Amino acid sequence: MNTTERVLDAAEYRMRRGGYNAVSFRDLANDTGIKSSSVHYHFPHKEDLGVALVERYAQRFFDVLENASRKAETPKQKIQAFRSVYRMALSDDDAICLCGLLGAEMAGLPGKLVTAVQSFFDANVKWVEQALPETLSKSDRRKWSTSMVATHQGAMMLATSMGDTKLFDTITKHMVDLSTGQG
Amino acid sequence: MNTTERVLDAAEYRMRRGGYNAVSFRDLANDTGIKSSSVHYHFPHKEDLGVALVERYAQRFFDVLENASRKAETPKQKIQAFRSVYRMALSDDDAICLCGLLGAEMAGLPGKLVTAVQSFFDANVKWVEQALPETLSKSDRRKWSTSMVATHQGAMMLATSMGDTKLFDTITKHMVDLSTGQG
DNA sequence: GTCTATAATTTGATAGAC
DNA sequence: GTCTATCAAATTATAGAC
Repeated sequence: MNTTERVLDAAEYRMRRGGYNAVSFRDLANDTGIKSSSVHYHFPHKEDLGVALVERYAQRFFDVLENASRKAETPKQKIQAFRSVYRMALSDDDAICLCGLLGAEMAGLPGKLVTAVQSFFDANVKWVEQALPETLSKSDRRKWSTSMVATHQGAMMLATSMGDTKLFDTITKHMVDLSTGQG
Repeated sequence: MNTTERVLDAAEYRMRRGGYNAVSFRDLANDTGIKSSSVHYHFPHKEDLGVALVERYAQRFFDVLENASRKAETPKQKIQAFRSVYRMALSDDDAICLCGLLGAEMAGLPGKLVTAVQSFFDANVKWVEQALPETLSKSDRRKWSTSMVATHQGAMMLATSMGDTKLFDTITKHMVDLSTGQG
C-alpha cells in the first residue's frame, strides 16, 4: 500500500478514538515508519489531512452502503442495509463513526473540515430519505431520515461509551422496527 | 463567584465545543484572569479538572431534570420534561452535552473521566426507564430508555453539526411522539 | 491563593540535502 | 519521497516566594 494511504489509515485509527486533537504528525510518523517531516510532504497542514480523511471515509461509507443495498428492493431492506453498514463500521473497527466524533467537536474544528463533515451528514440523510417509502409525505420522510441518522450516531456513541456493543443492536433494531411498522 | 467555579465555567465552555484536548490550562487562566500555575492550584492534574467538570455537569443536569419533572404526573409529561432539559442544554449554552462530546472521545480519555461519563449515561438511562409506563415490560422499558438517550444525544450532535437547532426539535419530538403512541 | 520562573515534552511546520 | 536538523509555540506540571 502507498504511504499516503498508510498515513490515512493511522490517522483514521487515532482520530476515531480520541478526536481531531488526539492526532499528531509525530504519532502518524511512528505508526507509518517514516519521519514527521515526511508526513508533512503528504499533508502539508493538519487541516488537509483531516479533510482527506473525511473524504476517504465518506467515499468508502457510501461504497459499502451501495453494495449492501444493491439487492435490497423494499424500503425495509434498504433501511436494514443502512443499519448494517453502521454496525460494521462499529464492530469491524471497534470505533465510532469518524464523522460522529468530528461532528461532536465541530465548534473546535477548522473550516474546511466542518464543511466536509456536514457533507457526510447531508448525504446520509438524503440517502435514507430516498430509501423510505414513496407513500410517505416529504415531511414525514425528513422526520424519519434525520431521526434515523441521529439515532444511529447516538447509538454508536452510547454503546462505545458503555462498553456494550449490543446496546447499538438493541437501539437501532428498535428504531428500524418503528420505521417499518414493527414497533 | 469563587475562582474554582469560574475555572470550571471556562473549562465547560471550551470542552463542550472542542473536546477534552481543546482545553488548556493557559486558556483557562486567561479566561479567568489568573495564571496557569494558579489553575493548577485548583486542579493539580487535567484529569481532576475533567472529572470535577463532569460531576458538576451531571449534578446540575439532574437537578434541572428533577425540577422540570416535578409537576409531571403522566409518563408522557415526564418524557417531555426530559426532552426539555436536553433542549435547554442545547439552546441556552449553544453547545452539545458535555458527556455526549466526551462520550465520543471516550477511547482517548483518562480512566477516571471514562467512569464519570459512564455514570452520567447510566443515570440518564435509569431515569428514563423509571419515567416510562409501568405497564411496559422491563425489556421494553430498556429498549425505549436507551433509544431515547441515544436519539437525544445524536440529535444534539447532528443539529449542531448542521447548524440547525430546529433539527433537534424535529427529531426529538418525533421520538417522544413514537414513545407515547402519537407516531 | 496567587504569583514568577522554569522545566520537560509535544506540537505543527519549514529548509535544504540526498 | 524521505531524511536530518531545526524552530517557535504550546502543553502539563512543579518549586518556591509573597
